[in-house]
Amino acid sequence: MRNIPSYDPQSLEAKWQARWAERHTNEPDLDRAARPFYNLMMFPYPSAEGLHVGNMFAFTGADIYGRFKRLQGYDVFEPIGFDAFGIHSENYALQRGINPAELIPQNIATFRRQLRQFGGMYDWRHELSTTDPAYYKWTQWIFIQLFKAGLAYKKRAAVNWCPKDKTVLANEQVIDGRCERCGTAVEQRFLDQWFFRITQYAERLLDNLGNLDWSSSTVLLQRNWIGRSEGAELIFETPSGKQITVFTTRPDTVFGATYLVLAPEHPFVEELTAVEQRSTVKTYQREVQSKDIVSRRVGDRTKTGVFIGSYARNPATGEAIPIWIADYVLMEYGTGAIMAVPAHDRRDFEFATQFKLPIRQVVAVDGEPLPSVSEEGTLVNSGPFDGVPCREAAGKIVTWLAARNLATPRVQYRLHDWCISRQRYWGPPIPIIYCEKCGAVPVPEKDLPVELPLIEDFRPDDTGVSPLARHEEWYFAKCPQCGAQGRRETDVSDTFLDSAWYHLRYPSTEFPDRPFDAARTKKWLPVSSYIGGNEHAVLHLLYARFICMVLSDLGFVHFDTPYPKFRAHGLIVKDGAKMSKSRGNVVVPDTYIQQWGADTFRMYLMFLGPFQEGGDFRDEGIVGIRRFLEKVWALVHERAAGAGEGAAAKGGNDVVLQKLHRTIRKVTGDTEALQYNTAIAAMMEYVNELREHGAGSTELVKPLIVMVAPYAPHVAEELWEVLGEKQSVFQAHWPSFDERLASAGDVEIAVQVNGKLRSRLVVPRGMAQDAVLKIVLSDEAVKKFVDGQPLKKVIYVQDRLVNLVV
RNA sequence: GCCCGGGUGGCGAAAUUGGUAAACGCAAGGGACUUAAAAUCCCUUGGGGGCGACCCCUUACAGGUUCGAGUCCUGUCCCGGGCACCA
Repeated sequence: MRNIPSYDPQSLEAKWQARWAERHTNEPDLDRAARPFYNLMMFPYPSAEGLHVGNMFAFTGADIYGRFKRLQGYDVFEPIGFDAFGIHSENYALQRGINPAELIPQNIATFRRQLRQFGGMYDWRHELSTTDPAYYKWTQWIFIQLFKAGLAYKKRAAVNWCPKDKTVLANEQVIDGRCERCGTAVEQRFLDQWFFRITQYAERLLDNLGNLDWSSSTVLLQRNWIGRSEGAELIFETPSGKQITVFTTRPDTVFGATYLVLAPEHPFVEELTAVEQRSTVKTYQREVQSKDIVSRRVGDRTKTGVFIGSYARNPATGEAIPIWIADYVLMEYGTGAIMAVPAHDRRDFEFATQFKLPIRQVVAVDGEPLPSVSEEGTLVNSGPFDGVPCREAAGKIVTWLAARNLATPRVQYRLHDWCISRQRYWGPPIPIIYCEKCGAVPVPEKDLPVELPLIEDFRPDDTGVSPLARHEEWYFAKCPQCGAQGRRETDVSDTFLDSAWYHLRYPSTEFPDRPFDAARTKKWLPVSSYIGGNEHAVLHLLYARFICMVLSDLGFVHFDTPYPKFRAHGLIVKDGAKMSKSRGNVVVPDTYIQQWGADTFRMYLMFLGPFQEGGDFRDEGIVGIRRFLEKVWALVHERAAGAGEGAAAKGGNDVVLQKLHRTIRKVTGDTEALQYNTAIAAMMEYVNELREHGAGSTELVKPLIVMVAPYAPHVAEELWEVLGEKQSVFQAHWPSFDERLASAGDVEIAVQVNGKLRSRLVVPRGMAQDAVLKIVLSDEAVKKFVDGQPLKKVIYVQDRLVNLVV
């Protein structure tokens, strides 16, 4: 046995990372690329803990895909950046007592080092950070475009307020009534807030989902989030002539509406309250307002409410029904008022039972007790509509009431407008100046960016006003319209606005005078492949689609979908729980990379299980991948040293060649589908085959190195060089397979009698039924079970099995 | 409560979408090499029965469809995720 150099990942990986940088290997020509492929992965938030295994799992999966596409001949642009604004960073800075402007660059430096070390194919010329004024200038510009288009507006609203982070949260950031970041119970506050009119796009955002090549789980999450309900608005009139509009998905049950419930904040409440009920109503309203959102929505759901002392007419029955207010009716959904049908709605039933309100059954369903909510029944106690099936009745009743202008068909969405204000420091200031005379005036484009000043006391307080308001030199500004003394908007915008357009910036980072260059955008967008976590299914991914639609409508981009293809990767957890610093279960990749090398660790993470499913992190099997790479290493070096040439004598070349082509077929398909675990298994099988038969020619090894390259890029480069190649392995072509060779050779097929496995048979692939049957029938084991009986049926599946039914 | 996933050896997992269940890897046991260890290589490894070529059982559980079911259908039980007084 000849000496071969030992595999030393540390020096080898450093060597190739340096060479990639020197030779600009990962920097496509963005202007002249012939086959542009924009490979995007969700950019990280640069936490102080550095990159954890979960990040690395995601980035590796995306990087493999990019490298694979590159080997298939695409000009792959794989950028990376940092989503560095936001509460998370700011809180950490507060805790450390250091300004985030100082702290974040340190975190980014750590991330940069780690991202280089793991071997991502990043084009570092186009790195970006959302905290860079050259970036957020354009985030502010986008805000102004929405403002000008009437899609950004300010209103006083009940908002989610986190008392610990001292800021407003979007609905999407409230999980089980608690702050997504810190877990504190969220309170209800009334503040002036900036909103984006995403609800105006609800229908398009929903319809558009059908055109996307996205992971189905992500589509489903978004569909549920947008929450479309079909129904009708019905009008209940009071004796004073006030029209109360309710939204219902079950207009067919209107004959069973025995009372109305308004949200306590409903604007009609004051006017409709009878004199003798005023103090009761006021007390109840105050009670509800002081409740935090957790107990109103999540906690104890015992029904509360009060009768306001007046009545409205049921449009179907004409009878006067009492009006109540109760906090189970929400002002934010529908019209803030409902018709209560206690016989057929669980909540109304509870309420009616508690307050002894009448319950009238109007739907009869066989065998179902009250309160049945089924739409399968037929109407009863419903005047002219008795006996009509529910589904049919809904439309008929709406038409009947519409004739008297008491009903309108209506589609309702669960989606709310996007609240983008944050009363915090660490974000892009919202570029608005308030003027006594002119009102809210956008900062002119030439004055952008409105830079975030470096201030000492960035600590938020309980006032609901951003710390920026405490800085007069920044706070006061001239009105851009009339020149009078004005004051700046002190809120900053939500981080999700930063990340809603970053894919547009990457190809255009070198242009200071435009958010995205027209030619570059035309060439590279929309994104070819996007990979990220499903935790962003309803946040980032929805906002990015919305912003893209707006920019498209305003004529700034030529497409309305930023990510036509998206794949959600699975989550890597530790001991069944999400990795987090507070749980103390964060696994840091650095130690593994030091011990095993980036190649082994990358491949190991991909071999753990299906990329799109994720799983529990453990490190027991990592040595298996190392052994695999060592075997490939040895194969190449032996070949390069001239050994193994005599292997053809073992007569395995044909078999190996056929296996090679099957392997190429398998690895190509699996890599394209992000089924990296099975692709790796196929390569292992091939290596085992090579070792068993002894590969004669380097032609049997070269395609293997190319297939390994996306997974373990450093060692692949090294071995490619050992094989005498002068250029990077990423200049090579992904191997193609010959279907004839892939389906040549022998296979073992199963022989069943009456569906039970009785024998196995080795035959050439593609053998005809007759020929197989002939062999099978002479098989002793089979004869025994057929036992001379006539064959009733023969089932033959080529290359798989034959089943004799007797 | 509603909507999605998922339940396969000691472990991570495969299974051409209805066709040989457990590929690939880890761990374990046995052997070779070695003064020894590590590394490496070879063999065994779902359960049960038989001296034996072989036979029976096995994909959470109970049924069903089919020549044939991990895969499809019905019901049940667990685990994970999303939504949730959304009218």
